[in-house]
Amino acid sequence: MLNDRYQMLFKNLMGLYLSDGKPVGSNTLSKLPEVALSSATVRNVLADLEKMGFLHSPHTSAGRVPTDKGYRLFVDTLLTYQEPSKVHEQDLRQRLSVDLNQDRLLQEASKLLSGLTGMASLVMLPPKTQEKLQQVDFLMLSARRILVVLVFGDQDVQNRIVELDREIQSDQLQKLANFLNQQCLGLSLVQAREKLSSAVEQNQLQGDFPYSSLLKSTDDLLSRQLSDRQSLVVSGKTNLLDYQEFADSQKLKRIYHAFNQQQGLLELFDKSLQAPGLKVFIGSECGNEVYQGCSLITRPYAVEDEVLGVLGVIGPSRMNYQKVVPQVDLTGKILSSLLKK
Amino acid sequence: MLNDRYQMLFKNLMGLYLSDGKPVGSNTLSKLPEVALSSATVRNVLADLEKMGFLHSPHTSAGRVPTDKGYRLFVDTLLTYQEPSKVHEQDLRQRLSVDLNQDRLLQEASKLLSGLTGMASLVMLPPKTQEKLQQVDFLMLSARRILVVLVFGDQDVQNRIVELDREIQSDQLQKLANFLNQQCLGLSLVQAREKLSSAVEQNQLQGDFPYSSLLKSTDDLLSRQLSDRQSLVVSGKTNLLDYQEFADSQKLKRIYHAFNQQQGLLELFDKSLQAPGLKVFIGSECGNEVYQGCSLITRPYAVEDEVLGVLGVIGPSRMNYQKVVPQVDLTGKILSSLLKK
DNA sequence: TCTAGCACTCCCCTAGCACGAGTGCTAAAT
DNA sequence: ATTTAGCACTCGTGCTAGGGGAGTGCTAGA
Repeated sequence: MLNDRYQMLFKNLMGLYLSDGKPVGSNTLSKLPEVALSSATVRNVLADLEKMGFLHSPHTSAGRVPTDKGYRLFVDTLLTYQEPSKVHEQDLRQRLSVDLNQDRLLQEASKLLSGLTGMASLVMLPPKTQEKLQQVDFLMLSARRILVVLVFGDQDVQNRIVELDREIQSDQLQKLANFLNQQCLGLSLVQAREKLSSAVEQNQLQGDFPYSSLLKSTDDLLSRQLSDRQSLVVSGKTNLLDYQEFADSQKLKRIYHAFNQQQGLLELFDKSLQAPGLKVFIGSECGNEVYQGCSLITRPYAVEDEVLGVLGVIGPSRMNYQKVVPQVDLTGKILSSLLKK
Repeated sequence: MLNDRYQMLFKNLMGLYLSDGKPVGSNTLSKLPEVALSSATVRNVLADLEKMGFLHSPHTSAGRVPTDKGYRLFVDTLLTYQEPSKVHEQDLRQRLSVDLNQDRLLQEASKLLSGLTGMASLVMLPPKTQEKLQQVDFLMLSARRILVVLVFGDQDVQNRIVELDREIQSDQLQKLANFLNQQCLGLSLVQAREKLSSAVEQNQLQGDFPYSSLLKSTDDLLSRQLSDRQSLVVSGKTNLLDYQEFADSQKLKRIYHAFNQQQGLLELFDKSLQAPGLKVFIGSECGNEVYQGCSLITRPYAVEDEVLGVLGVIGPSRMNYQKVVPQVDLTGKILSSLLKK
């Protein structure tokens, strides 16, 4: 669609712009050895590229800057990636080979990625709605203090200590645990909650001792598992302070606020969840005007072909895609392989 | 030490400066109804106050600004506080009356405080070194998957799922749990770890089944409880973006970095831990030059006269002490009363 | 002891100007 | 038919000069 010369010039312009951040003019380009054209010729090309919507002049005498569409072109067709070295891969893999539960591991990966790229990194944690309740247990700490333990997935446990208002016998406790396990085992969290409340209503559990606070805690823990966690975790927010794109602290604050709200980003991550492979969202493609001038790179992670979630980085559109894209990809790959176990 | 008129003028100057942030000149002051002095007289006083080190002129014709020493004077002897309303107190108390474990409650209080004050809020969590191990339990999820549970304080539980490389019988598991409870119960975390490792060395536990990975996990959990948590938790960092004192993003980044390192702050919190009541650290008193222009307000929180930790806020020295100080105090008070239970 | 007056200093804003970088257009050269 | 050289033009930037304003210290008089 784009003539060789046009591509070549555009690519060179992007290179200069990405490294300097200043608008690039025809003179600068024509002086490059690989260009070998007069500035006048370059000007004609640049004017065309501007008409096509790939470039933009901040003002009459200020050289050109890529538009979002220009970035899109660059990322889609002109960009070549640097494969990260094996050593680097080994290093990453080792840093993530810590014995952590799933959520912690994901957060660790996010931190690592933000450090690597010097930008903010995001992880969408796997949704827990489909998770099955595996086991309910009551541990007797004393006659009145009971530890309620709920086991869900692989490394996923919720617990809480309950103070009863009168004493309870260990066999009563056992009976309750047995009952709950019988009723709720293998149910999804939502189902388990329904079962629980219907059991209470039908008075199947009305005894002469305080089941109720135990049941309430069980229910609380189920609901906490369902809701009380951010599905989107952000690390390295402070890295964004380094870019003059975000020098305006009000703009930065809006971005941080948008991170907290999660709105908008979740949809993008969902898109990325559907399609395999790496995705780049540029500026307006991020769907929210606060992300103007930002790009988001996402990649799903999976365990044995089942996609669990998405991780990614966000930073100024003027970023080193050549380096960052492979880093995101690699981190996602390593993460997927480590989650396998 | 300071003449009435001097005090009066200084206090008025502080009031104007705190609300406007601009250097205050003799004219502005002399026009205040409560001053009723000519600008020339005011000038003489200001010149004296400057010689004494309470004020400072940014440049020849720019009015005066308080020095750290000036802030100190203001906070120590001139400041009168606005008591927060009962309604407000009720509101706060209610927001914190959620059923959470101790650490979570403290973090919640910190969040609340940062929202209230519009600055960053810090909490020093109670140290866990003195905590006693209350109970060790192994829950059998399947013949090879064991949930290791360690119970510490009131609402403090650590757990992890361990995959064994061969099957284990429930009575073996029971035996191990009994042994550990016998040996380690009521010991401090450090002592418990020692006991554990010596038991392993003395081969008291060498059986024909895989105790070792269970013991290793137990030890891991103990050490995690000891170390793997930030003793200083910060919330509302982004609030600081609103102050032009922190418009320089590099300065802000250094501050955030200092938050992460915790160095310096911990010492101050320790000081506050020793002495009862509220403390204000101003500028250079914060001990680290990155906190230049910042003030830190701290207050210990306690349970039944036993001081557990400290909470506080940090923001620009030019803050509304009249409002913020009582807020910190109140939050600490409420926190202390809620932790009682 | 206070105050009015005055000379002085320094910041800040604006206008003006020259300069440089970059542009579009046109006409000549290849 | 391209490419290039040349030219007029635009616009941001940096520098300088100058006026206005806010504030000061000092002095002399009330």
